[in-house]
Amino acid sequence: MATIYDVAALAGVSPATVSRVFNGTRVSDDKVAAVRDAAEKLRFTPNRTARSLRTQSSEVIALVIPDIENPYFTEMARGVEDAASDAGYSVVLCNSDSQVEKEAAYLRIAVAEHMSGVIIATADESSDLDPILATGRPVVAVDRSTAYDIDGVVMDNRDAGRSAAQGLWDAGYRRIAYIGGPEHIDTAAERAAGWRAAMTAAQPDLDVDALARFASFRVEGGREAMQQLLALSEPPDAVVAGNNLIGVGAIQVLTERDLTPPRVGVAVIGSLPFTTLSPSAVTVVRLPARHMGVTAARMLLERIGGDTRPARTVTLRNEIQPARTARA
Amino acid sequence: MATIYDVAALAGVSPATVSRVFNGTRVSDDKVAAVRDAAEKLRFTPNRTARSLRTQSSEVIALVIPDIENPYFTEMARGVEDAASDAGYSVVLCNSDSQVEKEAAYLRIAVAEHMSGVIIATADESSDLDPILATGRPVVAVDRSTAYDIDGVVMDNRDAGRSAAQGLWDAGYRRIAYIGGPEHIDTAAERAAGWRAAMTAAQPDLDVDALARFASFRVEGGREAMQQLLALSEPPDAVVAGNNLIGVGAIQVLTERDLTPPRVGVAVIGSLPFTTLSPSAVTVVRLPARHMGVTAARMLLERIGGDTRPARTVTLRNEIQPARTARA
DNA sequence: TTGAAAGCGCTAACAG
DNA sequence: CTGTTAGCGCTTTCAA
Repeated sequence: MATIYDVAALAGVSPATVSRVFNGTRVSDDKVAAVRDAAEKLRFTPNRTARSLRTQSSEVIALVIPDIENPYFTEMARGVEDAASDAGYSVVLCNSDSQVEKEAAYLRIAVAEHMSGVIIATADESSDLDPILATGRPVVAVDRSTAYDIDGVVMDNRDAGRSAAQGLWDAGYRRIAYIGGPEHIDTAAERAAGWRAAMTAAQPDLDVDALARFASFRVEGGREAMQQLLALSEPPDAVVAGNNLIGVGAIQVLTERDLTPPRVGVAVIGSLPFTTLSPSAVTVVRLPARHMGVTAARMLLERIGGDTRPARTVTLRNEIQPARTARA
Repeated sequence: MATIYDVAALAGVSPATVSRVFNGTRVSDDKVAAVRDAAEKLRFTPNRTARSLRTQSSEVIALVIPDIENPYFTEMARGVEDAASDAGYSVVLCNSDSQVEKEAAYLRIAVAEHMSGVIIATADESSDLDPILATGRPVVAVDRSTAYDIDGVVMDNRDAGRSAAQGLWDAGYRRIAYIGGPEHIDTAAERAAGWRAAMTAAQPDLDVDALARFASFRVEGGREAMQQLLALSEPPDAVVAGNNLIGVGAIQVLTERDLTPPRVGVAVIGSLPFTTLSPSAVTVVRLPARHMGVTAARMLLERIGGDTRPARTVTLRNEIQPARTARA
């Protein structure tokens, strides 16, 4: 691999000038041309590692997410990637698998590799960001908020829960159950609170707790909870799913029992990109996953650029997409 | 951040000794202890950038895939990640979006960042690996084979196509159509060939070409092709989908027209992780995505470790999962 | 076994 | 505007 010294020699200038040409500092036109020529000839690519070592930074950011196989997070990743690569940054995708230890390991790597910042959807409320924050690196929280004083991009989870319940209510359903993610994850708790608020407002007498189930944010979690709900002496006539995967699990169980929506109403918080269901049968609260990714990346890049304003949290809007079919 | 000099000073040894301790070279026990102590106290983390610059390598590999939003590739990524992180490597996920230019840009970054190797599912048969191969870095092709003399991990695509068609035939379907990805992508062509072989063997008189459609490897591609097939004067009674997303699109269209499988038979090459369909209604040829990822990562790591045997291509087996329901 | 010292390729003062 | 020079933090001969 050619270095700036090779280029400098061929172009008849100093290495510093070559560096300047590649970093946009003012250099006379003829030298710029000479350097570009020489670089071309030698197929010179600046060595980012050396640059990193010298500048103590690198054009790489880490995106830490709990589940790379969840389309919600890959859509978000897509947004981060697009915004970052527009700015010349690359993104290292780190899958924490919802484990705090794996997450910590990735954050250590981010530091050791001089990455310039981190976007993280925390695994848990016990996630420890102190070590990375101690290095002074900017960190932006996405999806889930944290107890740290850092930038965040979230959505209105309570509203999502409320909208989902309301959508089913408007379609004529009454015993609307809820299957959510782990209660200790704030987004899950908020969504449940939204559903609960909608239900108690509409039917003060309803025993809402009997209709709530908390599972993992996975297909299997949705399946189990749905089975439990159907086994109740008074089963629900509809259900709000706390995320996309839970929704898939719930719908699978309903389909297996010939209760395919709209026979039992279903509202899902999150999109179902690969569902084979007729899209009109299910109410979907679309979450701004891609948009969150883009926003988080932009905020992070601003911080990397030196922005020192106080931390802010941006709340993105959701978009409800009601089922076109009413109660069967 | 503490450096090896700080650690050396505190431990009363030379920086070289600190380096040796962290790299496993023989150092007397007492010095090892002193160094570990000092490192602990200073919360020392070796600076990977400096290490990289010195050694001309880094414990990072790039995984370049055409579509990060396709669960097939994320499953593969998962496999790569697991195998790589076991070996202390991190993975940079690069989404080429099926564009050769984006792909080339990522390969350039891989070089500039001194990454030690690349696993790539090429965007296209025109993908240019010459620049990266010229640097001497190991490259492993996954999913799709290439014209280069490099390691590869693929599956038996022809067999997949054949199995899918056979599964439908066994279930009693006869006019079995095919919707595949772009014909110029070898995996797509092979799968089509497998289907074609099965069909002509079973029904020599059938005009198979009338029943074949080539689309993009996306949901929309599957939708359009399915609509075309249904518009034929003699529409098919079953269809083989060339990948998971095409399958989703095809099933969506069938569902909208009240032809949900098994009314029209469907066999999908690739898993449908988030389908809400009763799993027994569709024949699925499960592809070893995760396994491919793990295998590719292991091969790459061996090459990085200095393996210089001739390039080999590993072909992984598929697993067919027939629909439990026969023709309606 | 250990230390001294050179240098990986680049950038950023500092002079000129 | 341009060149000289001193490192960034680490590894790795080469001597001791």
